[in-house]
Amino acid sequence: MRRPASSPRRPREGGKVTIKEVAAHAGVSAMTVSNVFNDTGKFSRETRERVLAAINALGYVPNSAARRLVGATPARIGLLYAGVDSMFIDAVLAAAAVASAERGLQLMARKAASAGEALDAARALQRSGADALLLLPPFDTVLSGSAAFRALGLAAASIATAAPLPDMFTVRIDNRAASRAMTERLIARGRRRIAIIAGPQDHSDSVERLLGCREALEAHGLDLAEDRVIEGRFTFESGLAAAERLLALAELPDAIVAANDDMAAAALWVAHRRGLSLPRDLAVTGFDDTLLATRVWPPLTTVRQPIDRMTARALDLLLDALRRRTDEPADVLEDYALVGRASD
Amino acid sequence: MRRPASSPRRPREGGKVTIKEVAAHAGVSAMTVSNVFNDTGKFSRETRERVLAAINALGYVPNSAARRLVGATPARIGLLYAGVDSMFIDAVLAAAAVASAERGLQLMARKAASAGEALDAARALQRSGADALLLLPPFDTVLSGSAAFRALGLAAASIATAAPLPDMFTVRIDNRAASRAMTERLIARGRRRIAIIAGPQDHSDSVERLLGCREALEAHGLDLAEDRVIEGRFTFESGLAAAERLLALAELPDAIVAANDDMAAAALWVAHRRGLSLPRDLAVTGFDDTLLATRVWPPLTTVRQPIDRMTARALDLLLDALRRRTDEPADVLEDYALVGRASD
DNA sequence: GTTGTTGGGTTTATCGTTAAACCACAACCC
DNA sequence: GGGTTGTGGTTTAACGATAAACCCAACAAC
Repeated sequence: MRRPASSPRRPREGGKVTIKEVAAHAGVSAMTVSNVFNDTGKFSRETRERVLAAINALGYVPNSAARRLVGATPARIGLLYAGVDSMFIDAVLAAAAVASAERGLQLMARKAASAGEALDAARALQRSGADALLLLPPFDTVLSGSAAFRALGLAAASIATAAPLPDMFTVRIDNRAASRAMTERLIARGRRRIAIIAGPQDHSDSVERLLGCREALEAHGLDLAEDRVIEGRFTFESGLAAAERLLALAELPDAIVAANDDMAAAALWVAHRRGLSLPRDLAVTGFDDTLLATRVWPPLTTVRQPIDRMTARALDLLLDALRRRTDEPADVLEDYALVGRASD
Repeated sequence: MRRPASSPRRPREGGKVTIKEVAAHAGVSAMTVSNVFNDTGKFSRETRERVLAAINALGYVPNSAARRLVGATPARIGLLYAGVDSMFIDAVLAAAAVASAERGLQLMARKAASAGEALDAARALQRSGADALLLLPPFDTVLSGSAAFRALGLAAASIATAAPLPDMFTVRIDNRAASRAMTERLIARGRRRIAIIAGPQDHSDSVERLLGCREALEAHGLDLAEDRVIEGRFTFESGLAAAERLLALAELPDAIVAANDDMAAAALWVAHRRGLSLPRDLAVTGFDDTLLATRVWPPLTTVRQPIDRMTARALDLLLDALRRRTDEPADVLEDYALVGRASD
């Protein structure tokens, strides 16, 4: 293992150029370089050119530790996620890792096993230096409005949540409309005995998705027997249990609308095991359009939620808020898409 | 959006306690607190107690930006990954995000589209401040040994690679043995016409996996017609194409050994589409034991690679190397496990 | 009795960047 | 012509932690 020759004090960080060297090269003070770089303060058009040239020539990259020390750059985002095995969580973690890297942010991912742990986890994140919080359901609604959360004094953004919140950014799709559209698609394709594997009803997004289904069914005069709605926990295993019960019903459903892809995959599983022919005997639809949707057989008709874009957007909002010290909560609605595949 | 009341200069980072406050509280100098905290320098047992008490009482957490500025703590890990859609990559990204967070490290994830981009990507990571590199195949072998890589002067670790390397840490499983064991399992279960969807042969781990298969077949006197081996690219789509060709062979294989779960899932897909009964007509096995393995039907018999543990181990090795300035490359062999499910 | 040595600290300087205060000079304003 | 207002910068003082140099008492060695 090779390591660089090190000066007594520091491990010589790969030929780092400091702002002073740039300043000397451009014949100005360090402060002016800083001003040009950040577009703050005052300088003439001509100095600007000189400084920029020096920056390029030397390949200057500001030292983020120093910037952060003086409080100029927020740098750490705490991500609070539910500790369930789901494709969606993995995808968010991966997207957040990449998006944070692009923005030079440090991601601090932390799992909270239950809603009760949310506050403790948030506190722990803050204590270890988080400047802002990125939340996933159900932690958005758990924390929103609580005095203890407010006391943390951290900016927060929630992705994939159901509705705007007064004290944090929200980046989401219209879950209800998406779910309604999906259900209508099934009805249009001739399905009549539609069953539902809902998500946990303490997740605001799950509630919306279930509402969307109900609306579509009602609009078409189809009744939804309550034994055709089962609440899962977004995990594959809970989907398995739910599907078992649904496919053991006296009157067999001809379609299952699941609230995420993992549970939809579970429904496929159970259907396969029972020897049903898919999608003839049973249509199954998912939600999220994770990688899973295209890996299972038959591939899932599902709702695409643009996870990468939503994650990136949430980070940008947080960065803006921290830098500009804005106080306006914002709600960003991203587009969803119905992706038709072979499962319905 | 609530933001904390801010002193003129800084956004008041959530009640941060500095080392000086701890020092005052304990009645010693800041330096002594630093020494106690890091177990460096000298101090009496009694001062130690006092300082530790003060640290706990005040909830002191060292400011990592300051530490880093003086060069005491390395903080940034550059993760170089191949930009293919695969469950394995997502899982590694997620695991790395969590493991980095636990260690207070900043993860800088960067995709390189091809082997040729590896060096540029590594340079870019270094320029943006990476202290060490975490590599995924094929970038380990692409970079290892090259003078340009050595010139970077960065410690590196590679996970899920095939063999020890002289200039970086390696954390891996015995790919060949695992693959051999898997093939032997199939033989023991009566399969005779075994086909292979190999991984890209510029990945050292893929090479090993293929070798393992061959060894097992040879050991049992089974010949492997060359049209029964197809090289995929670890993607689901490439698996699809490979499976199509294999299942169009005059003599139909009775088993397919795939080099990862995504390609195995693709084989299941094609088999379903052709109306084969699984696993009666065809056994399929995967590799990695990603979440996908349990989501598809039938669930995949596969090799478990402990991704979380391997990622964590690699980070620990890198941290040790940076802190202690060790020069010894190390090779860690983790245990794999054959996970039998219904697909064979 | 001068010269080490060691335990238990303290002081000082420094990392790279930026906020805030300051400065020199020019133009404008009754 | 004294005062205000701009423009285009520079200087200074942090931010928090730590490496290195220094200090001092107590004790040992010769």
